[in-house]
Amino acid sequence: MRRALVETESEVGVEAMEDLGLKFFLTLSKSYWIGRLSRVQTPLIACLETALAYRRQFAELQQALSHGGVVSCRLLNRHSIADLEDNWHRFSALYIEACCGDASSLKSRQAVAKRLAALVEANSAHREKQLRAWNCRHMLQEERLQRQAARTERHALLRDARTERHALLRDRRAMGREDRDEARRRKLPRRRKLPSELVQRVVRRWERLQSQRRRHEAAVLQQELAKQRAAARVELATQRAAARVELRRCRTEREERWRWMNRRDLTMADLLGQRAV
DNA sequence: ATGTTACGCTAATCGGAGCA
DNA sequence: TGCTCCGATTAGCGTAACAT
Repeated sequence: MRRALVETESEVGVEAMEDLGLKFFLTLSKSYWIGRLSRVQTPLIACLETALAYRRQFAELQQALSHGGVVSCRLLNRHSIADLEDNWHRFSALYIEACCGDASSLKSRQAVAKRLAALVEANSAHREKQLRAWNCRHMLQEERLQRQAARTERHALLRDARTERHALLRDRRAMGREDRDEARRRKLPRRRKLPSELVQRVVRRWERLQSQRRRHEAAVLQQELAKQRAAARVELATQRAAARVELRRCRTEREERWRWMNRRDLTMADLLGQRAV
């Protein structure tokens, strides 16, 4: 544009360019806030450099929402509501400045702000729908993760139970062996046991029983935790079911609308009536 | 009458999500 | 993994409505 202006001016002369009175404006869209079809336009700007300066500032704001150069779809996946709101507020401030300039009356600034607010308000249903869809998607994702976690947990529990059974068997066999040895010794001519042997034996038994009790307590604790987790799963399943119902509802609504809009006997009156709904 | 603003329609592009 | 659909965005063109 800069080059074109300079070249044209050199062709037709400064005076002719002034007579022409070229002016510039920016058309801005902000579909999450004001809808896909709505756009706001800056007033006409006589100076190209001023228009380009505003263009740069608006582009910088938009850049903040972009990723890899292009503003991605599913804004909600990439930015929090707070981020989007912050970006919108900065956009509004810049747009108001572009419309009214720095030294304009409070009244005209308020008028522009009011116009923007009306556009945002008119698009609230669209934003709500997006939020709902976003919620649904995340609930389903959460559900998948939970199912995966539950599977891993079940496997771990089975493994623990096996280890516990093996340990118990080991202990029982050891105690049985000791009893048999004792019985055999009883048949042999009696040998007086050293007190240290007696103490050692009692200590070994006591330690085995202690470890058994500890394992039992741990198992009870595990069961308790498993119960709590099961309760949490039930709760999640309820939420999940609600999300599925909502998702199905959205889908049916969309399909019905599509069918209605694509049926063979669709008339112009239907179309006009539909638009008014 | 002319200038300005708001808005609609259309086409195209791009990345992500969902699905077979 | 490739295909399709969706949503955000840009851009061009046209025009109704409003302002001066």
